[in-house]
Amino acid sequence: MMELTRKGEYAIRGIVYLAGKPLDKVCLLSDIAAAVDVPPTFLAKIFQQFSKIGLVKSFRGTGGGFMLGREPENITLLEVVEAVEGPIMPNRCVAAPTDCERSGFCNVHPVWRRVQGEVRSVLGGVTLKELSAAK
Amino acid sequence: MMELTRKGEYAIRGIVYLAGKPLDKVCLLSDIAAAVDVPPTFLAKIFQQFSKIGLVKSFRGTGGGFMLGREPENITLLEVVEAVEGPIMPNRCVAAPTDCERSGFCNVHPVWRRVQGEVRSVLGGVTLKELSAAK
DNA sequence: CCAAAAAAGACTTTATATATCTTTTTATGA
DNA sequence: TCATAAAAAGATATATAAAGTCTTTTTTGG
Ligand code: SF4
Ligand code: SF4
Repeated sequence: MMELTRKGEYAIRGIVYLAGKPLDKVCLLSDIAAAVDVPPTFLAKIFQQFSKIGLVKSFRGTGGGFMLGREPENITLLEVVEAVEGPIMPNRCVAAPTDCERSGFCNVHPVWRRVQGEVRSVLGGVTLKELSAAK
Repeated sequence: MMELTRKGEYAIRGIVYLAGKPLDKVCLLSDIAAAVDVPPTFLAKIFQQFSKIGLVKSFRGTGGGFMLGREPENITLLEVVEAVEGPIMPNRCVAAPTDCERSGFCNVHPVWRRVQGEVRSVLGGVTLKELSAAK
């Protein structure tokens, strides 16, 4: 339970790398993948998703590549993680309480809602700017 | 990411049911499974695990069944979840930082440690006694 | 038009989740 | 002591999701 997938891990590595570059710098996928040690074909898929929702901008053809879609101080880790993993969802009843007919009298249900809230709060409090900053 | 498995969900349902019974009452697996709407064979596997670590006590043969291993106010949801799902681990580097050679300079790493801490804190703050109490 | 690069889609492989079934062991009590 | 009840143990099956690769297509700059 509760474990980030490789896809999620790779996504974060890739987008944090972009966040560390100037906003107008176009980066080659192959360079990014090599720098953050991720299979290039896999990262390609991830960035395609990100491109659709504007998290990154992509440019095709010669001289093409990727750059961050917005200022890194305006993108939270929560946004990145949910984009690639789906909503933070400790238990399915958090999304769809009606799916479980026990949710009406279940004392566990609210606990999962709290867990969701805490996780979202931590991830939502961290921006790509902070993550890309050198220590 | 972050989703409890059926096994985890079933485990909680089963043990919370036990927590709602007197500590000396032996419950039939088939009764528990029916009451909490879980496949009996699956619940059997889960309770076998729990029995080994003392979370529940089991009795074989005629008149056998299960009861809670300790007072419900001394068992936290965290203990139950970790028993069945393994340690709360938002990212693998939290368990084994040395596995990732980036952990030395990674700014994301400490975020996952915070997530782990928050989740453990929420789950650790809830006992089976509270969960079994009628609303 | 050519070459570079991302987009899109199909496909493979591997691992994990979700069970079920059969056999064995243990305990009770008639 | 024998029949029966019940859990333990182990094997097996199926489905789903994760992880990764490959091929073809589209876009763009020069
Ligand atoms: S029993 Fe409670 S915790 Fe489990 S799925 Fe239903 S509402 Fe959620
Ligand atoms: S890159 Fe950072 S967050 Fe990702 S696994 Fe390594 S240490 Fe953990």
